[in-house]
Amino acid sequence: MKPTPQSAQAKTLDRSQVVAEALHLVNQEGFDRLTMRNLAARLGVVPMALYRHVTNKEELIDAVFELALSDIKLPDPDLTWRPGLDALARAIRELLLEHPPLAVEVVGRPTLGPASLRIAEYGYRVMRTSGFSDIDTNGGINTLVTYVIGFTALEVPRRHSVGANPPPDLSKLQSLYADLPADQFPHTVQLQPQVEGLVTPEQFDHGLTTLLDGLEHRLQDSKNAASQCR
Amino acid sequence: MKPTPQSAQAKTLDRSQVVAEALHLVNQEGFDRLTMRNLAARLGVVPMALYRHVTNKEELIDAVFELALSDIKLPDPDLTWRPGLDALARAIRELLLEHPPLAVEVVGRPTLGPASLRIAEYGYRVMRTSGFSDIDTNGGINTLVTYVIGFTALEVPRRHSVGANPPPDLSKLQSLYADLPADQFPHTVQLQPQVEGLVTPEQFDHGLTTLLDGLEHRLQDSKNAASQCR
DNA sequence: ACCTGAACACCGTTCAAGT
DNA sequence: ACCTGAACACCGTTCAAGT
Repeated sequence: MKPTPQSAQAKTLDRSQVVAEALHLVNQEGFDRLTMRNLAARLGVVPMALYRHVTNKEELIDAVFELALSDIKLPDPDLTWRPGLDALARAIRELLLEHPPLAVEVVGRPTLGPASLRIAEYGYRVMRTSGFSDIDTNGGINTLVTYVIGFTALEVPRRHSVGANPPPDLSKLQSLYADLPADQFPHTVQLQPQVEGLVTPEQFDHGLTTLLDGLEHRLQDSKNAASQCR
Repeated sequence: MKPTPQSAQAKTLDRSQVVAEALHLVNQEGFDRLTMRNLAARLGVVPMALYRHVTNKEELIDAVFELALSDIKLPDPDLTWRPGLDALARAIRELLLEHPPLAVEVVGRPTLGPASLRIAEYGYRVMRTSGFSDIDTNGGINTLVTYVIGFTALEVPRRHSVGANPPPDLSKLQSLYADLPADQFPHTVQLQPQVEGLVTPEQFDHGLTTLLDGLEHRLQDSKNAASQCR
């Protein structure tokens, strides 16, 4: 009996194995340890074997992002806009923190795969069904996603050590603030107790609340404008 | 007469030349074309000559960032908080857009040099002297800077082609939206006219206004709380 | 004091060859 | 159909040597 294409040759490499192993590698060793040669070694195979399943390194990286992002747990689609966007923002941040090296690298890499589209679609849904205009919806999701990605990308290198990168060295940071000339940086010096815990979950909440407050203000404005036209 | 250290040997390499040439290289050829070998060639020197002025590539990159950031034009320090932060945000964005490859790379790289400190100090100043609490000031500047850097970093690869990277390919993007299954992505499809001009200056304004509105809300709240205590 | 040359341990990828 | 080996054109950096 002839073996069917899927069932036979359990020993052979397969694209999803390659991508999954690449994601593990990135999380364990850091983004710049993701080399074709290193990945091949982990799969017990010669470097060139990978090129049977992936056209080049760039495509492999895209696939790694898509795999990681597809794991996101989107909130209940029937939430109203404010709890919905709040939960969405936290879900994105949580996902990124599970893959610190990707959190940094995702900026500057336009990821337009299905996973990203599903995330945006969720945001569009809760805003539009809550009465936001199309312009405010597009702008709002854009701002929200930018904030979450930006915040997390700036947070990660300051908290976790990514790959072989330097440890957080909080003491060095403190002495930097201590040595600051108070005449040139009076406010920075006086704010030191606030600034020291440079990136905290509370600051994420603070910014997110500020942002949602701003959106609420926008929603009120357009409602007022609508009722005045009546 | 013995030549003084600064005046003599005009032919010799000097650290500021190395860093300046590195910045030019990055802007002309892209961030990943910044290699010690490539830089050395542009300076008409052998690669190892650079290590006399810079301890390694990492330090060189830090110096390149510091040089670029030190060019920022800070707004009038006597502005009140809202015009001050608005102008600060635009100044940061403008500077980053002058160095597209750096705009992308600055995320995930904690830049704590004098230039960054001056930027933060300006923001702290206008907020505190306008009555914001220390917590709101720290959170506010953090959020603002995060938004500006995040937005610009996401914007650049979609507008300019950075180094040898792919051109913007707007047509590909449009066909991607055209092929989207309308039952799975109803809102994304309906928003297509908004989403298409994916990252625009208007969207930057939209997000910035939202953010400043949120901060204004916060300032009102703390003022109300203060007057109630009286 | 500053620059050089050769070398080491790495990269991604091409190409012709094996099974 | 899938994997291999050798090779090419690159990296950052060390080390001993030149002037």
